Amino acid sequence: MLELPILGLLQEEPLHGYELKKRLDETLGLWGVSFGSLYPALARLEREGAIEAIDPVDGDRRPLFPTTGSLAGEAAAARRRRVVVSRRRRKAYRITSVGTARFEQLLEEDPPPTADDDRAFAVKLAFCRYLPREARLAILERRRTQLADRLDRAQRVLRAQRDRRRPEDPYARSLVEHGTRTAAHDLEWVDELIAAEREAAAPESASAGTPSPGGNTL
Amino acid sequence: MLELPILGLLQEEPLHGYELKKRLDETLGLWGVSFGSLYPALARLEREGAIEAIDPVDGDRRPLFPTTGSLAGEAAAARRRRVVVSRRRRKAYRITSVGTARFEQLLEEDPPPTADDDRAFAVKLAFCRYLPREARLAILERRRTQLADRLDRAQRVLRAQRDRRRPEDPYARSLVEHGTRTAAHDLEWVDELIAAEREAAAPESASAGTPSPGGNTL
DNA sequence: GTCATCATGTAAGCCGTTACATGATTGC
DNA sequence: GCAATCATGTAACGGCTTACATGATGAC
Repeated sequence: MLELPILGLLQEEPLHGYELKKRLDETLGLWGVSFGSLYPALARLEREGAIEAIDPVDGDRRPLFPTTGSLAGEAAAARRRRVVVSRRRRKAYRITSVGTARFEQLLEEDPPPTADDDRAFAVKLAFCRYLPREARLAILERRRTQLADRLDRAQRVLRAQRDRRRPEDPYARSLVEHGTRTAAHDLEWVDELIAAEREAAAPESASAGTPSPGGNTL
Repeated sequence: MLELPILGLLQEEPLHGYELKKRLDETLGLWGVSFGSLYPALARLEREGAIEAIDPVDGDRRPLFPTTGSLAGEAAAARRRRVVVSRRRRKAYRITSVGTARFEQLLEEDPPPTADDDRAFAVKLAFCRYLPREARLAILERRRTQLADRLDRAQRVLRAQRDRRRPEDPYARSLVEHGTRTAAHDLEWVDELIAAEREAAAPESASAGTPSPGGNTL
């Protein structure tokens, strides 16, 4: 579950673990990633050859500005201290071609439905800009199917609840009703995304044109 | 994660594993539970004394009607076969007082935020009818806080996205926007639940009355 | 010199998944 | 008799969590 967002973030630029965690926490913002899962994941990816550690070269030395304190003073102080070697413990990772392949595979594969389909889709959407339009559409279509199924099931459960003569629990009832609304809402959203994607694929206003066969990466 | 819904379903009546799975799959309908997690969970609960196996007594023998075939013919066939002992391998579980205590503890405890807060809340709501009103309100209030936080964070991320001069990825953008709407929507829903709960607690139309101190179980 | 933060890792444990093994019951 | 369904389990594996260990850097 972590591999995809890690590879996704490394797509832009090499990063080290600590920074990676911060970005995962905020950008993907919904769930806290722990170091205890991040570092093993990085080790795994490195073992597989999907990423490689680059040694902290010159330019890496002070990428973060101190949050307080005068810059000039800081620079002077740095000059006074043993100047050059610093931050050597940081291990930045760069994605390899193997990693890019793996990244695309993870984005495009259709895993068996699981408890966190929603999160999985969110992560995919967050990085699907790196895919060609067709692959992106495939992801969206699959999500559409998924949501349509969910809506269907929710509506059936709703009907079943109504038909039961049972005293009927208002909480379970409200839960299913809200679930139904949410599924419908999500479905609309995905439909909009799909429509936008199709629109972008065929910008000519022709109504019956063949769909553009293009597969450009945005 | 499975313990709560298992204990919740057993609150109503004793059930055996297979039947439990079916109900978990459909009633809690969103995610497929596997036997490989269900049976170990049952074993765990039994070890802890939260549930106990009851031997398949008389009444248990044919609780399910055959889906096809004539009932009379079926009964006759049963009489022809060695009549009495049947279905003996079924192991139904009954909840104990320990189990009920555990159930309430699971419902009321406030676990550290995790990836499946949403699911956890859904499960709680599905069974909160067994709680006194106050405890139910506590659950709802906690969920409210959670959602308010989420909305807040989503809105901050949204603002951050707007402020960035970056070319801005439309997919990540849409993801956060939709997340914001969903959080707001969920928040409204919980607010309605809270209002309904308060209403039910103080049915007198007095505007400044002291809140009813009652703790009745529905 | 000390505290907060940055930074990387390991270990134990939990719980879920898939796949496998087993066997009874019932319809046809 | 054979297949489908009912029914209960075990084993291997994976991955995430918490807690722990370690140490550098920089602000004051």
